[in-house]
Amino acid sequence: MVYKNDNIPLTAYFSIVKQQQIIFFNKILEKECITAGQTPFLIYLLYNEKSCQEDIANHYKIDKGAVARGIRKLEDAKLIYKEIDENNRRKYCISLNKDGEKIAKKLIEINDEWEKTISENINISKEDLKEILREIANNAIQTNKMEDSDG
Amino acid sequence: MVYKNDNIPLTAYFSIVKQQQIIFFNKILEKECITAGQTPFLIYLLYNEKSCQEDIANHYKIDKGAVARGIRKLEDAKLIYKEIDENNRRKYCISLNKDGEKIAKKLIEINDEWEKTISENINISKEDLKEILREIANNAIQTNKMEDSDG
DNA sequence: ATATAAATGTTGTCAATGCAACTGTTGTAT
DNA sequence: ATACAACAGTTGCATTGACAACATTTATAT
Repeated sequence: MVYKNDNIPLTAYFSIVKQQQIIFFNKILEKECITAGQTPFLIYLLYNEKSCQEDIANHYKIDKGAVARGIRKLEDAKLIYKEIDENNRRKYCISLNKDGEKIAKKLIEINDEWEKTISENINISKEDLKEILREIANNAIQTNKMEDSDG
Repeated sequence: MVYKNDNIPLTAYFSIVKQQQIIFFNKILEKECITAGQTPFLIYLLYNEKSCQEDIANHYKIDKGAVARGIRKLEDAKLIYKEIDENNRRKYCISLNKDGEKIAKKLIEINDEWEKTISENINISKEDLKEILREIANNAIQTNKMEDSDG
């Protein structure tokens, strides 16, 4: 094998896109007391009222600790209701309030716009792109699960 | 506009893949005193001897502070030479040593394998995928540059 | 020659996220 | 009924990366 052709590792592109997304949304959210990381939570909560934190973690495949911190931020920014679920006092029942809904709707539009911009000049549709990324994400998760059980 | 259809934002997939890559490589590098973030640096240095930190930052479009910390780790792990460039004493002249080369070559193979695994069952070639990701990354960078100059 | 600007790297601070240890609540097995 | 396991969330610490302030060295302009 010859070690030439410094192809940039795929992972570098994933880093770049994610970092640029954080920069873009943090700029937009400067005045809102929240940051880019809460965007997906707001979007999820707009579609799924009365969710618990584990629902969000499962949906986005992220750590429950990260969700706890994000939800705390949304709470501090007074964008959500967060009440103990009386049917299961381990859980919280989380919903957007009016301000939260307003920001969530705005963020969906901004995100749509951003996604359109970054997928310009590629020769597949945005739907195909999303499907491919979904598959890659699943593969990446599965790979690590397999490594776990292998030892 | 109707706010249904909770499509997962593209950015969520980019997060997942990046995080899973970090987990995968950190597991492999457990014994090497370095972590996943240094993988691209080692790969770059294998192809580009006597680089300076700015070269790496430009190549991967990451912050020079992040490069400084990564290079420090490679130095602490005794995988590189790092000497002041006598033609320009602001710069360092960085190259892999024998151990660094060995790990770099190993990491290239592991990375190839990992990339193959995560791009299984998608209906475009890995080359096309890379091209698309490159374009998306460029678009994401350009978007923020334009925002800067707009105000 | 001197003052100012630009280049290169370092470091502090912050955001996003994983993991592990912990708390409190609920479910299960004996 | 009691003990133990599982669930839901919180928090400390680590890693990747951005940004800004800083130091040092070099280049430029007057």
